[in-house]
Amino acid sequence: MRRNMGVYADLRERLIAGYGDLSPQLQKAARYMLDHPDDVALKSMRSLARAADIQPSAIVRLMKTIGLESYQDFRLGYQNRLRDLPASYAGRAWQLQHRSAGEDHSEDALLGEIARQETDNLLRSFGPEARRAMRSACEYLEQARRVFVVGRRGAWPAAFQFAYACRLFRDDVTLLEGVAGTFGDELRGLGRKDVVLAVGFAPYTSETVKVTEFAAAQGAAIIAVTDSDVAPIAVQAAVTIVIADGSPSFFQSFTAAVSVLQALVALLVARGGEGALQQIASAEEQLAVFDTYWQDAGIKRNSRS
Amino acid sequence: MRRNMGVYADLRERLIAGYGDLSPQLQKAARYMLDHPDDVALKSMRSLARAADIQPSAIVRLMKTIGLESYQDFRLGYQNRLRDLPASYAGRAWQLQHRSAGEDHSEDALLGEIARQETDNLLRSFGPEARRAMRSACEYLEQARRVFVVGRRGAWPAAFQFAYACRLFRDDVTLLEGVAGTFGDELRGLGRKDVVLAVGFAPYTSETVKVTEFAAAQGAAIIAVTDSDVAPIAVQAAVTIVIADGSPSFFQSFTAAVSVLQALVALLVARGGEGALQQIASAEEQLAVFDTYWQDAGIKRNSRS
DNA sequence: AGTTTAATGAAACATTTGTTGTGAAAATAG
DNA sequence: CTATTTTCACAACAAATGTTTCATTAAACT
Repeated sequence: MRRNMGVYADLRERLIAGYGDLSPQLQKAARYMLDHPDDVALKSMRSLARAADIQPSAIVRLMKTIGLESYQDFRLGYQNRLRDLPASYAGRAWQLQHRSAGEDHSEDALLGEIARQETDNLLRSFGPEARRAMRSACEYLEQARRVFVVGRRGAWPAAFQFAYACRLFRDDVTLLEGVAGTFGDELRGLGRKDVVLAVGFAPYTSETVKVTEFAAAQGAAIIAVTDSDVAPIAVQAAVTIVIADGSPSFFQSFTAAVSVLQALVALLVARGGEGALQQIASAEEQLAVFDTYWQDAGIKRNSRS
Repeated sequence: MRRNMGVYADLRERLIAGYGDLSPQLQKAARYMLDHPDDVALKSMRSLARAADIQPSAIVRLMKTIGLESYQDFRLGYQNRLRDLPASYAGRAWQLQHRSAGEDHSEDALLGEIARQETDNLLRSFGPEARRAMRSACEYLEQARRVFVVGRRGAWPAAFQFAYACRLFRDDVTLLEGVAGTFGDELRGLGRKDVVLAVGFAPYTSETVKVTEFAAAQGAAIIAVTDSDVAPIAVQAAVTIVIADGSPSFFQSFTAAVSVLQALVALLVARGGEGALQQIASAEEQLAVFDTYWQDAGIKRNSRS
């Protein structure tokens, strides 16, 4: 049991240690195997290659370069790991509250409880009512002249995430940032055809509340992403998406909010069809121009020893 | 995941239920499979037959007598039990349960698929390896002189969320914002006793990669929150927390990253004990001074439309 | 530049895989 | 006992598997 874990860890270690010296294709292979250990154990070499988008031969070559006789040996290590795993992980998450073995119990229990709560939040937040609200929100967003997104403090990540993703395929989305005390300035000209998407959870920041009040006064449609149908930012909203934010710690969880807003973007893109996809493609090109992303100059391939 | 366990349990149930009426050879087969579920998942049919000392054909016949099309279906159920990844079965079933009757089906299917993927990502990202990494990361964070948090573009929300929560109970956490092109300036004076927490997923922003390279050169400990053990920002890291970011749309999902970083904060607070709680309490008081939060002056009771 | 070296994709290889037939053996019934 | 059905081992099959080979491409070196 311990021994098997050791074999697996050793194999993994070999992949990581040698990674830098591998050829691009072999890196791709190694990387997929590191990221999907279960696939190694359960799939065949060929279907693994298919999943990793490489040639079967690349796997064999990888095995030899990290000093193994055959792929089968390698897979055996991964299979044994799976055998010794406490149980299915899914099952484990469920029963984690009751069972425990070895190591520090209290911390692992806390993490288990968090994981449980988070999945719970997710499932709740993707319930039928929320879905209906999301679809409704989509329609407002599509027909909006401009979209303003607001979220302060804890809700900021979710708001940012939404605006960031949206701007990849439409240019009429504004995130209220409020740098240097300019908050609210971006709202100038807000009108009847505009949409304000407000994200906020208790305790609600006064800024966000004010924005919704202002938006309502201007006749703009409000989409509220919040924790209650009667949240102050929801009372005047056209659409309210209620998110579960339960957490074992005293800090509320914004995970589900991020997830739902991501999903909202996905919905918008799906509806946008071909046009949206092209926009995204050109956005990517533009980013390449700015040299935004790191080019794999081959994770420094050390001079061969 | 619930459903997934259900598939396995169902198959097992079929074997047991039909057991009495089976022919001796088929009983032998069924018995072996009941006693060695792992073998079913990992071995081939032929080697399973060899291990059980029966003919391969007996297995096929057993499948048909318990009402299955093929052995491969059967094995799939067993494999999914072992897998971290709750399989397509689970997803389908979950969708069936939660579908809102009628309405547009394709959009609902998309949302269902997203929800499934997200919970999946969460469970993976709270797996045993990740938990170990999180605990290890905690120790580095606790002993750090200063903590620098970096995350650009898509990873920004997660980085922000972490830094924001941390600042509620410690004042030595700096988020690299890089307003007005000042990115990197905040790192001045980075040294051996400091910790850099870098969040980033493929495609990795060059800024984040550069920060980790700089940090490594300065001898600071790096905590990488990323999608692979061999991500460019992970290669020099002291701790790597691997997050699942699978998504049905082509945007990767940052949900799990946000969640894990939230959990990391919870862990830190749990370890910090009473002291941390007091810090938080005083932070809240301070916020009240600035009138940050909306005071419930009696939810304006509009005539509900 | 040209030459050597390494890396890659695709085809070919011998096994092994899951599955289906067939006829001998065993069990059951008349 | 024979007749009939069920059970089973074994051979046969196409499809898929793990591995090797080889020509072609890309990189490194002089």
